Amino acid sequence: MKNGITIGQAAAFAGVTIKTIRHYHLHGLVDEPRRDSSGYRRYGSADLLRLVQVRTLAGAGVPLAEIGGILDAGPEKFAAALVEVEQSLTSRIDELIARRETLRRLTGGDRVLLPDRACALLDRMPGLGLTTDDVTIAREALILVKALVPEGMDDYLTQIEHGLEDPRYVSLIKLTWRRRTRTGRPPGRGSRHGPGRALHRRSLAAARPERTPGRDDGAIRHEMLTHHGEDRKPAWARMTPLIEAKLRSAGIDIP
Amino acid sequence: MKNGITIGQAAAFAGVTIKTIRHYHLHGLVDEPRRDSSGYRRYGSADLLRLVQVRTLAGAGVPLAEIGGILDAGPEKFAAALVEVEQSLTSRIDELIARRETLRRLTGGDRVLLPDRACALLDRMPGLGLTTDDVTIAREALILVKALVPEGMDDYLTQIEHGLEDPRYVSLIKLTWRRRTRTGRPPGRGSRHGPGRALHRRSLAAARPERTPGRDDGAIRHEMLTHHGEDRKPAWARMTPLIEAKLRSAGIDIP
DNA sequence: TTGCTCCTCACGTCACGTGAGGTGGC
DNA sequence: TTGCTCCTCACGTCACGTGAGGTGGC
Repeated sequence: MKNGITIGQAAAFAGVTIKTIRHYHLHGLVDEPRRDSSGYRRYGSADLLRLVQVRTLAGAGVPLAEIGGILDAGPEKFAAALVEVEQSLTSRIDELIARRETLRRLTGGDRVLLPDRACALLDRMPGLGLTTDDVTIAREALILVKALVPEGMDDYLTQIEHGLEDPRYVSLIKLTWRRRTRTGRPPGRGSRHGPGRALHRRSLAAARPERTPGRDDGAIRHEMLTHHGEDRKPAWARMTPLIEAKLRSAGIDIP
Repeated sequence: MKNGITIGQAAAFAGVTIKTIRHYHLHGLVDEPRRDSSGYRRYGSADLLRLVQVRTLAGAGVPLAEIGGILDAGPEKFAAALVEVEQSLTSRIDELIARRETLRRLTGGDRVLLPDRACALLDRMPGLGLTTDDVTIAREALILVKALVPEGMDDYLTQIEHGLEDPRYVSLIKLTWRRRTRTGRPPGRGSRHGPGRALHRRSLAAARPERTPGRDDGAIRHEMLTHHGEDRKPAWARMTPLIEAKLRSAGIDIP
């Protein structure tokens, strides 16, 4: 005696495994169907409908614990729930598309860590007479700023972009940064490609010298650096003390 | 002594929870960083890079057990793996988009169970003089065919579409189906909307009579039904015996 | 008779999450 | 001192999957 389809056929119909159907029975999402004389479950079209409804919601990311309530709710509640589920599905899709974009940056070394604007900035530096070590330090600083003061990132970038326009500012950067690196350990080898060795291990720490250097002319230079162009964009000046404090607390030495 | 950012800051930077980072440490995906004097983990930019690399792959759906191997592989293997990951991500995205489409059909009763073409067919039936019960039986049969002989679905639909053009065929359907339903239990109430009560429970079984009716003129009618138009599209004829056998085995009575 | 499908437990897995109980930092 | 972050276990959870040991159907 048959009368209805078996669990395997129902599973194929709904595009799930047999175990999944039994799991839904176990949790009361789909009622157990009749059994035939051999004890086999036999599914009718109403069971299939319920199964596909459950699967559709589960496949859309709805937790199993909520599906029963949604399917047994009244028409308005049901429709409202569907709209909500569709929205969350859409945002999940958008998120996956964003993840795919990030995935593509993975070949570009630490381009996964910094926004395009920051990478462009670092790329310009060698052409302005800055060495690989200078660029390495700049990268460390940018990463730290993004980690510690994400709201300040845009302002910080604007400040550096602006500063790089001015040769005097570039010279100051060289002097200040090089002074600091000479007192400390040498920075990373500056390799920027290949997944495993894009940055020297824990190089954030390497930018910090063993002993704090003299504060005399370093302080003056820093004054010039941070207040350069302050009259044009006061937002930078307001942001920099916060950024500096954060950088200091994370081990980057600032005179 | 600080030198590096804390686990909470690293988590915020990578867009994950603290627990996730510790989980990655536990499984050797990201090395444990230095500890400060309080035993707190302190992360440098190299740690952040590794963390973001791991997270990017994990977020793209790569099992954690495979991520280490991918990141520590040579450049060609790494690039090849990335291409593969991106492809699977793309197909996951496409699948979610398809699921969203299915979700939209959920309001349409059993439109989730049948393709558009089958639904259109059922919609035409009442206009051709077929009753709600006739339509219900037809729907049952279509669902069964899709479940048991999915390859035969298209041919089966073509056959019915064609048959409905011919008034003599429609009359035959009426006679045959009604005869069968009268001997059996009455079919479902035919409600086609609302999530919970779209079809009468286990109505596949309801289409089967208690006792097999006489085979005399039923057989002749069936002969005409199945071989109608056979000369034009012989594929139908080759498919129907298989379909019939399957339908019979699932409890739909065919003379 | 052989292979396939089905049955019921019981335990495993994947990627974390929760919560207890405690210490360190501003 | 208060609240926040961090620490280490140990166990929980979500949605199934795996596997054992056995029976039924063509």
